[in-house]
Amino acid sequence: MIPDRPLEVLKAIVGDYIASKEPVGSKSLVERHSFGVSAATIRNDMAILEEEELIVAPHTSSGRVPTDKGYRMFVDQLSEVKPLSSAERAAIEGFLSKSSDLDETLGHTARLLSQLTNQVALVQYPSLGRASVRHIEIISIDELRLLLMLITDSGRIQQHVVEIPGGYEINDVEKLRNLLNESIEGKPLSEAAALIKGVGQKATAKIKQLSERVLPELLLLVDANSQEKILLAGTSNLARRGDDFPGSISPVLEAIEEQVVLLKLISEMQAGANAVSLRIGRENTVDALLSTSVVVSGYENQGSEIAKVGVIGPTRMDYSSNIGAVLAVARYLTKSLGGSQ
Amino acid sequence: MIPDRPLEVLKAIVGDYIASKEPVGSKSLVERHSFGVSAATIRNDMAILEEEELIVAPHTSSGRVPTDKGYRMFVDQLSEVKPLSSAERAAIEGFLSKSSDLDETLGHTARLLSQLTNQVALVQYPSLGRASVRHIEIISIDELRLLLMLITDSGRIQQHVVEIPGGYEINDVEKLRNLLNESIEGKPLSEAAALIKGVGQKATAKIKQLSERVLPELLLLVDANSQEKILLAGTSNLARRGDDFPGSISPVLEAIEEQVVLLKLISEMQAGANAVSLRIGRENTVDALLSTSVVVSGYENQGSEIAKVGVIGPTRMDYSSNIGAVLAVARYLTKSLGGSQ
DNA sequence: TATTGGCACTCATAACCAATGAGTGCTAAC
DNA sequence: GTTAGCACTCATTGGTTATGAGTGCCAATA
Repeated sequence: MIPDRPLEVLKAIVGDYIASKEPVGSKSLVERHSFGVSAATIRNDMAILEEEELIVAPHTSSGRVPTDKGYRMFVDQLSEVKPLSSAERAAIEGFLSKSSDLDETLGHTARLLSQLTNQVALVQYPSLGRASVRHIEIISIDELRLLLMLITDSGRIQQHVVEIPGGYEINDVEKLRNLLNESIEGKPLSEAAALIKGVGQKATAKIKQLSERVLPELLLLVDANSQEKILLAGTSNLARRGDDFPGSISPVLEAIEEQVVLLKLISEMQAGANAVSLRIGRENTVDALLSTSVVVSGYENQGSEIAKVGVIGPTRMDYSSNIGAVLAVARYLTKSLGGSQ
Repeated sequence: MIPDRPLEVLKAIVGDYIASKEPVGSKSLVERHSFGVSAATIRNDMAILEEEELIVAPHTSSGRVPTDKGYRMFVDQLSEVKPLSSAERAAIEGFLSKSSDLDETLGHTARLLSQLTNQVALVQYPSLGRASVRHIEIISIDELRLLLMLITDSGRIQQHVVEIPGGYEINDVEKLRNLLNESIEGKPLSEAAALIKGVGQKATAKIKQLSERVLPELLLLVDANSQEKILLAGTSNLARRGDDFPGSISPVLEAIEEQVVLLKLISEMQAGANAVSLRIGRENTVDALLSTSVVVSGYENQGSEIAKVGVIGPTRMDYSSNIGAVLAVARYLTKSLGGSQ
């Protein structure tokens, strides 16, 4: 359908536009690239691209700018993933090897990725959906309160303080804990709710009162929905790119800070390990983000669970590099968390 | 030294400037306030204020703007803390009562405060410095790894995965855990390091190998410095106030995101519960923050520990309201965490 | 048929200029 | 100590005019 040279021209336009932040015209194109044809010919090619809605002219007589569709074609067919430099790879390795705690690892990852790409980085906590229960712990705080802890094999810990109005006996707590762990330890979270209720049935009269306070709270902890969480880093990178956004960046920042929105967005994006998924501009369902692009990849955490890591920035971003960085970081993250592959 | 009316004029200037974002002149001043004197007289007063460096004129012939020193005088001597509306108080109460988990509570607090003030809110995690150890837990992950947990009475949980190259026996783990808890549970963190080393001495040959792997990691968890942490919310509020900053907001955002900088800053600020401390403009030692003001108050967490909560925004902020909001939120936070008072 | 040089046209941007007006400092009178 | 009056400053606004990068189109060329 579209001949070769026009596509090359599109590639050049995207490249130049990303570099210069200025709409690019036919003349500067022939100067910077050796197409072996004249500017007029390039103009004809550009007419084709415009026809296909791959580029537009901001105003009648000015250079062209890629459309979302243009970027899409660029990443899908014209660009290649740019591998990281060995220095960058070394940085990742050094950075991630330092932390063995999940919180710490994810925090480091977010910072690292934002520095690598100069974009806002996001890291989704491993969803509890497919995780299983490693351990349930109940710890005495004082006469009236217990600390409830749910530890999953993804390394994530949920905690909740629960009040026992009438007080409790330490033996009962022990008993309840053992009961819980016996029936739930090692089981997938998806089954946990049912199992917890089962424990409620089995509970002897003695610990009935206690379990009636504790189990509902435990159910809350299990509820996977409330557990979704995203880490952000490098928000200031957005501000630095302020001119890339029409109007103000503040709605963009708002949308990003609104975890629910971001979670919905990235949950719609299918990306396994070793693969990226991206949304360009209007492909994002969120209004505030229609001049941003999102690049995510999946990472694995101890087996089959998957969560996402990526960056978000203006549509005019360096896709090749960013995709490379996201892929690499996701890969190292998987490795450092002991995922498969 | 400075007579009364000029001070009233300063108060009016600060008020008007905060409201209008425009330098305020003598004429508009007499219009909006009933000083009972003419504009010329006000001009004379303004000359005094300028002499004292409490206000400046951005350019030769324009209204005046408060200096940092002017704001300082305003908050110290002229303004009164504006109490929250009952609706706002209800909002706080409703918001904070919902969460009993420390992470959740602090997260909610940050969001709440940022919404209340329309500024960037910050919440410091209770420093582990004065906390004491509630419990030490060691949980088996797999044949070669253990999950180490340190739970403080501030409700904070530190965790770390530790590898045991040669594997371990579950009985030994049990033994070590009991040993640790017997000697450390309830003790202040400041003594924990010494006590942990003591356990190392007492350890029998059988669990020697295990303890040699575990105890150093535990020491790391205890190290209070690495535990300092700050939560931010409402970064987009800064962006919305973009015009309040000379040049770009991005260095400001950068500085704020740099936890170390922020921590240093607020640690220099002395603020007990029920009191605020504030830094205005150049009073901040951090370059990037010299056109911002920081308002913090202390909150207490289950007794004597103290950490800070506050907001950061442009020097031109509504001090009365923000101080009121910070104070109120700190108070509710203390209450909701079961601190004294 | 694809390419090219030429040319008239468009339009954002910058530069210059004058008018406006809010605000000042100063002085002399009250 | 206060005030009215006045000359002066200077950011802001609006209008007018180059400037120039870039375009679309056409006729000529390979």
